[in-house]
Amino acid sequence: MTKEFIRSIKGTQDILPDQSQRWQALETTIRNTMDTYGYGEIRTPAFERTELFASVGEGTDIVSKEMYSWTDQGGENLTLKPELTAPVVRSFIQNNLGGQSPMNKLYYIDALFRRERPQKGRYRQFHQFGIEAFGSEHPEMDAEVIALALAVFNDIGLEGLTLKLNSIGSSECRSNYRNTLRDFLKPHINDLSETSQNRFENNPLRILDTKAPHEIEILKNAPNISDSWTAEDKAHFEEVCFLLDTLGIQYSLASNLVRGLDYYTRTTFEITSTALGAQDAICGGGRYDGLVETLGGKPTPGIGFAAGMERILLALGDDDSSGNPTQVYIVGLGDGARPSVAKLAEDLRQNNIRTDFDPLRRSIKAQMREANKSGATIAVIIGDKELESGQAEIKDLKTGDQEPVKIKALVDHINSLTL
RNA sequence: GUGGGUGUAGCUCAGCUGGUUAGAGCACCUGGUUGUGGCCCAGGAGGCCGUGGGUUCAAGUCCCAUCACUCACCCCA
Repeated sequence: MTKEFIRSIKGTQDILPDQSQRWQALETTIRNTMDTYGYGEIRTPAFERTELFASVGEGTDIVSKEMYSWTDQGGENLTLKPELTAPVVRSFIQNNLGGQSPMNKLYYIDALFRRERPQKGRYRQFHQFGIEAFGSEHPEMDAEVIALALAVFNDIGLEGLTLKLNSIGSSECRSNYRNTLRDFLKPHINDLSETSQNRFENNPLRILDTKAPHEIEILKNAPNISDSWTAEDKAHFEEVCFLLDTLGIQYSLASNLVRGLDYYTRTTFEITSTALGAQDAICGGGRYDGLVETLGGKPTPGIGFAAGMERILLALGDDDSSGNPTQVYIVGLGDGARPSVAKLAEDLRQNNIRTDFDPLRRSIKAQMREANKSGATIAVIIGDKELESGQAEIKDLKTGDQEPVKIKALVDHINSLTL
């Protein structure tokens, strides 16, 4: 590698043609499924005002230390979007979508930016697809959102998934629970890690998320958030569960499942894959009934999820689904044949036949090798002899059979073949 | 931000306790017919052994630093 070469940014990656096939397949599946479930695509800008994200997740790592933020030449504080719910909600409010229809179902496929230390399944520029459904506070909406996520994964062929489900209740439920949890943890506070001690004040629910064994041990006897649910929270969650049962969707209850962003209410869920490393969450989401209002819109319930595309492709593993191979390879010989080769290639391509030829002016042997490698079913050979006789040679690359065909009739002839 | 691992040809890697022209497989190129692929055979191109310093008669091999990649912590999709 040349010393002075300018490399890509850490944690970003180029998607080369062999990989882009897989991305396209995933994107197509997503779009088809979204269409079936009645979701329309929304595309928001790559960057937003920094305050938009700050107002949504002050206490989170994503917002507090992972954002790519800068001040532009006009003095505006801007940020490359690190998550998509806030921008979509912003757009929902700004375009008054709620005023046009009581129900809005949106999906996106987009690139996000977080300055984390890269590792397997975690990159600084990464991609998510996701949905946001605005308008319904009812459990059937929750169930649909979860079913939709699973439908996409099923269609793409992902296996080994686990759906974890929880309800973190309404805001009054959580403030009650915060207190009972603090009361419970107080005697153990000196046994907690430094970060957990910090969270004890700002966001004690996050302590539930810990991976430290001794903290998990302490938390075993912690009060469950379900004890703090209001009657409505409980009824909502039970109905969500009942609906999932009805839809034949399996899930496990995870009372310690707290999502990363601050704005969630009631239903939260996460889908993990056994095919990944430490970063095994493929999809995370939940309800955020207060967010639209927080960001300055009319009170509107909402629920959504986001799924990591890199992680999905990682979990799918390497299947060598090579794209569509060349169908016809034209072998040209000599200066005189060049215009005929170019014209034939163009005519065939205009007929939607995947055609290629050798622009390197190599020997016939090299060109035949190339034809073979390209996966073409037939090779067309045009040289001085053929120009003179007006007949090109068509070689079937499977059988090796070769026959002359009038150059003028080539396009029609090839069209009549099954390639 | 904190740890661990790894950096040798385009790719995957070998190179024993430091020793002379740095290897293999795959890929690539050329040839084996004067205008015909796959298989086979022969040949070829391609590496300042990540970078910088040090130890030594001698360093891809040892030491230090640095950078990059990677996995994990953390965090999360």
